[in-house]
Parts: sequence; C-alpha cells; structure tokens
Amino acid sequence: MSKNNNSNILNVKIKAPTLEDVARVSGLSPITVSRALNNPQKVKKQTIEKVKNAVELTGYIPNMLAGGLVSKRSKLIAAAVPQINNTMFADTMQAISDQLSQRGYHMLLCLTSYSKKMEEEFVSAVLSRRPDGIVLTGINHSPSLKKKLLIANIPIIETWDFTPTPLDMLVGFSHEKIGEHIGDFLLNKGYKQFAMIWGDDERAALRLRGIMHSLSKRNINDISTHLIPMPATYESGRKGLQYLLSLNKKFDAIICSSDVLAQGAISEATKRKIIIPQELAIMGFGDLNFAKQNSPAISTVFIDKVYIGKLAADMLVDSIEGKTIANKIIDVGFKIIERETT
Amino acid sequence: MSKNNNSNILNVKIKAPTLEDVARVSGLSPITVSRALNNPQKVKKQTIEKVKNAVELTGYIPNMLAGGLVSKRSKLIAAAVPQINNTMFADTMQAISDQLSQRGYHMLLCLTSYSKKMEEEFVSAVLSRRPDGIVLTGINHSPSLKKKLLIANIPIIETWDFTPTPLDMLVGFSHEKIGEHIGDFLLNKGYKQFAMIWGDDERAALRLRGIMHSLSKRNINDISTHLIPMPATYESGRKGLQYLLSLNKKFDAIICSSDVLAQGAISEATKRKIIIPQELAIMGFGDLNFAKQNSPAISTVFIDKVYIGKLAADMLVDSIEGKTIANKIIDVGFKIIERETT
DNA sequence: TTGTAGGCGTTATCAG
DNA sequence: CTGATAACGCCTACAA
Repeated sequence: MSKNNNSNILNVKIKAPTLEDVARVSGLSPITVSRALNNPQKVKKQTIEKVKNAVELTGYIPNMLAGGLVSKRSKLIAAAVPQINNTMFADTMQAISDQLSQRGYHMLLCLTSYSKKMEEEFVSAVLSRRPDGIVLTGINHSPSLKKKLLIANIPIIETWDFTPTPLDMLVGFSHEKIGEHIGDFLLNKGYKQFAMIWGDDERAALRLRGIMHSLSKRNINDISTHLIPMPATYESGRKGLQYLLSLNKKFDAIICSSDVLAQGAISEATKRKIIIPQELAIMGFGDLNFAKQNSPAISTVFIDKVYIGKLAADMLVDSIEGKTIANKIIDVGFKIIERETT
Repeated sequence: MSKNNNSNILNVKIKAPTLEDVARVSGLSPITVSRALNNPQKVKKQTIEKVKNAVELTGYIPNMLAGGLVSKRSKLIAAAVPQINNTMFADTMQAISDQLSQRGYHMLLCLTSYSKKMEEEFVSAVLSRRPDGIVLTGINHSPSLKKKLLIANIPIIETWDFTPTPLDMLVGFSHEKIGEHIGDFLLNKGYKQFAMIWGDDERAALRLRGIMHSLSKRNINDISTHLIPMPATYESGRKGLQYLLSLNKKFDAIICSSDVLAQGAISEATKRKIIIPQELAIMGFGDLNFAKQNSPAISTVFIDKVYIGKLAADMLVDSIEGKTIANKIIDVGFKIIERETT
C-alpha cells in the first residue's frame, strides 16, 4: 500500500531490530550488547567492535522507553516556562537546552502562558514521562503541584526569582531588590514624580513593591500605575503612556516592567515631541537585545539570562548524577544599565 | 537521610503506586483501570468514579514509559530547529507546542545551531525515545538521517522551506520565489545598484538566488555580497554596511537576509547621516516584531510563523491518528511589506 | 462491560 | 569480562 509502513513485499510487519537481534548477529548475549553500548569500559575492546558492526548491520536504534522502564533513568528534563517567543525566557531556554544536550540529556518544553493552572496541568502530565529532573520558572506553584513534585522525588530547580527556601535548588535573582535599586537609581538622578506601566505578572509585582519601598523612604507615595495584561507588548507600552498622559498629572519618570513596554512608551513620547529624558525619563527591564539599539537607547536592568540557563542545567544534572552541589541556592544578581532614556 | 527519597521511617524504599495498586484499592482489575483512564467511553460511569477515587487516594501517576513500550505510542513529538532565541523560529515553536499540548502531545526540543551534523545526531538520539512524529526545519538533511527517518516510519513534517517532494509532509514557503519578488519589488521602485548583507544559511542562499535571477533579467549582475556567519546579529548588520561602504562602490539599495541585519545596517546608515530611503534603501526579511516599530520602519517580507507552527502540529497529529491529510504539501506563501526604508 | 494471559525491550542482580 | 534470569508497569488480544 503506502510506501513506507515497515512491511515487506508480503505486507508482513517487520519489527524494528532489538537488542536481541544485535546479540544474535554479533554472537553475544543481549546484556553484553547493552553493556557495550552503555558502559563500554566494562567490556573488552574487541567486543565493542563486534557490537558496533552488528548495530550498523541491523540498523538498531535503542528503545529508551524499555531502558528507562527498568533503569528508572529517562535522561529527560522537563522545563516549564511561561513562553519562549520573547527574548526574556528564550535565551535561558536555549542555554538550558544547549547545556543539557552536552551532558546527554533531552529537554521537554512546557509552555505555561503565565498560568499557574497550566503549569500544574503540564507538569503533572509530564511527570508520567518520568523525567530525571525539572526546571521551573519562578517560585510560586500551586500547592497540589508542589505535593506532586515532592512525591516524584526528583531534583528540581527554580529559576528567575529568589527565595531562601526553594523546593530543592534555585538559580535566580531578587525582583524586590531590583525594584529598590531602580527606585534609588532614579531618585539619585533627581526624578521625583513617577508613574508605572506594569505587566500583570507576579515577578513584576515584586519589582514594583521594591520600587514603592524605595520611593516611600523619600515620602513619594502618589504613584499612578497602569496595569497591562501579559504578555507585554510594544502596543501596550504605547497605549500605557497615552493613558498616563490622559490623567493630566505631571510625571518626570515612567518605569516600565519590561523593555518591550519601555520601547512602546518611548515611541509614543517621541511622536508627541516629548523630549527624553529631559521632559520625561523612561526605564525598562531585561536589557533585551534591542534596548541598546533603540533610539534613544533604553536604560534598563541587565540579567544574565544565558548564565542562569547554563547554571540551572548543570546543577540539575550534577544533582541527578549524585554529585554534591556546593550551593543549592544561587543569586546571579543584576546590573542597572544607564543609557539615554534616564 | 535526606528529606525526600521516597523512604519511610525505616528507610525502606516505597515504590511509586502502579496501576495494580489503583486496581486493588478500587476493587477492579488493572486493565479496567487502564481503560477508565485512557478510554473512559468503554467503561461504566460508576467504574470511572471508583477509579478516580482510587487514583486520588493512591496518588497514582501513570508511567508512559511502560505504556508506550507496549502500545507503541509515546504521545511525543520531536521538533528540530536551528535556535529559539530569535523570533524567527521562536514564534513557530511556540505555536507548535501550544497546538500539540491542546491535542495531548508533548514536544521535545532539538536545537541544532544551523548544523546538519547536530541535526543528525540530535534526531537520531531522539529516535530512541520513539516519538510519534517529527518536525524538521528545512528540507535538506544528511542522507543517513533521511535513511533513519524512513526506517523509523513515523510521520514527518518539514517546515520553513518548499519542495514538491518532501520526505513526508511539508508546510512552508519558497525562498527562491521570495527572492524573485524582493528583486522585482525593488526594481519596480527604480532601484538599480544593489548590495547584499547575507547570512551564511542555506535558506537565505535560496532567497539570494531568487533575487539574482530577478535582477539578471534586467542585466544587473554586478552585486557586492557581504556574507556573515549565523546567527545573524544587529552587530553584523552594522559591520556589513561599514564593509560595503568601504568598497567605494555606489549602491542605492541594500538587501539583508534578515530584519536583524537590516536593523543594524539602518542604524549605521543613520549614524552616517545617509538618508533612507532617498540615498539608500534597505530591505529586510521576516517581519520580526521590531520591523514595524523601527525608525525608520523596515520594509520586509512577512511570513506567518504562527500559522506554520499550528498547521505543522495539526497535520502531524492528524497523520499520527490516522486521519487522511487532504494536502500533505502546503505553501503558506509570504507578503512583501513596504514601509519606510524602501 | 470487565477480566485473563502474555509480552513489549531493556537492565539489575547475581552467578560464573 | 560475560551470561542467565527476572523483573519494570502497562496494554493488546482474546475471552467471558
């Protein structure tokens, strides 16, 4: 019938070759073949050659479902992240995946759209694949997910946030501290009247709290905040500024919860001939690749997204492979980047 | 010892609950439990309730390794793509993943860094997980990979390129045709002296060929091309223009193999007070989200990246689930977007 | 609608 | 260094 249904001329199904076939061809037992493939150091050089030839001959492809079933090791890591079509998480995911594949693991991607419910559903579903480890974004997870995770009893690494009491391991940074530094930075530059264009995201909320804390120390408490739904877009940044200006209040600095929003706000300001930063300062977050290139270049906060990913992958695999982790909780910090918009 | 190694007080390993445990608790046979979980329509309503309770009680999590081993269905799709930390592929991958999870499948991500060798290694390794289907980027794959793929005998969908003879299914577009349209478009606008800043990528090379073909019809053959290594960056766009200008030839239009390169070139041109597009037109590719926002806004080629992803996922799952695919080869086309830089 | 028997392809374990 | 045996947890096929 169709070209390619693993049938021979008589239309009899041909089974994919198994370890046993390789064993037969090489004149060895299946278990020796298995060892030659997975623990070559436990086997004579000559034997390895025999096995290699037989594998070549038969076109054998191991079946990790069978292997994982008995060995309890899947060499699979599940990574849950809100989305990847924005550079914020994409860089980290790319780094995780690169590092994992270097260490012989594969990555299953769970995109959770900033929803706790989706995170829980996705991760519980993925648990049935028996991953050897899990990467989570953020530190807040539904209680039932936490319970399942603990029962699953596999290494977990939380990222992109900070707490002294993670589920297991953590590599991230403190959003609240970033907020305070943003506030202090702008206060020190002399700005006094603030407004926010802010994504409705829990980690962003923490940064806002940090900013508020910083400002309140100078008795600045009257702050207009325009909340926008996630994911943040250029468009919502633009509209955010429109809204804030329509309030007819006076601002000298607008803080945005992401560079994307800042970029939108800047372009709206430019269109209205508002001079940046003399008449209005604008600050972003993330140091996305366009921030430096934007005109005017966006002042923002740099996070080492790639380093987070590499570290997360390494800690996870180290933990899986029984190595002792020197430090299970790592704060990678951040850097305020001053450019032209402040 | 440690908090959480699935041991009780006596430090005796506690096994994860299995179908048999659920069966015992619910007073049913394992196979009935399996059916209640996977084919609820084949089982009495009352039975489903019993099973649900027992699952809750035992904390049962299915083991897809075991299930997949016997059923030959893994509900796993492997997707190979050069990289995801650029919006080009990230949008498509996001769409694939979203659609797959809606249809009950998970996505294993293979990042191949534009290297055929890595694609081959990654995909062959992933084949041992017995994925139900595979998404590939592009139509050129190493012969040995093709062979393995055919032997694996699972649905394959190639994307981001076009050929009437794909391995199995295809959803993409013709790069050569895009090239011709770019050439025609710029010729019709009156441009006559062209140069290229071009990524060293096979699909980009096809677009270049299309452009050349278009230009040669008007006897324009003297074209300076500056090749840059992948991945393309803003920086290489900038340097690309520097290089081209250093040639002391005259250009009235520069075509870039991606919007990122175009953005870099534009910013270099702006810095040098070259007036765009009067003195120099610049054209990109991809319609990445910043293209419209850039100042000046970038003329480019739109590809429906999300649609490609959704379609690829749907066709793959349809094929896996035995539905007949009306059209195994889909050209999603493209659109020349005229903005301020041409 | 539910149950019985058997095996999927591999590796752990123990023995040579 | 190599091998025999027994699981691993589930689903297909068939039967009741």
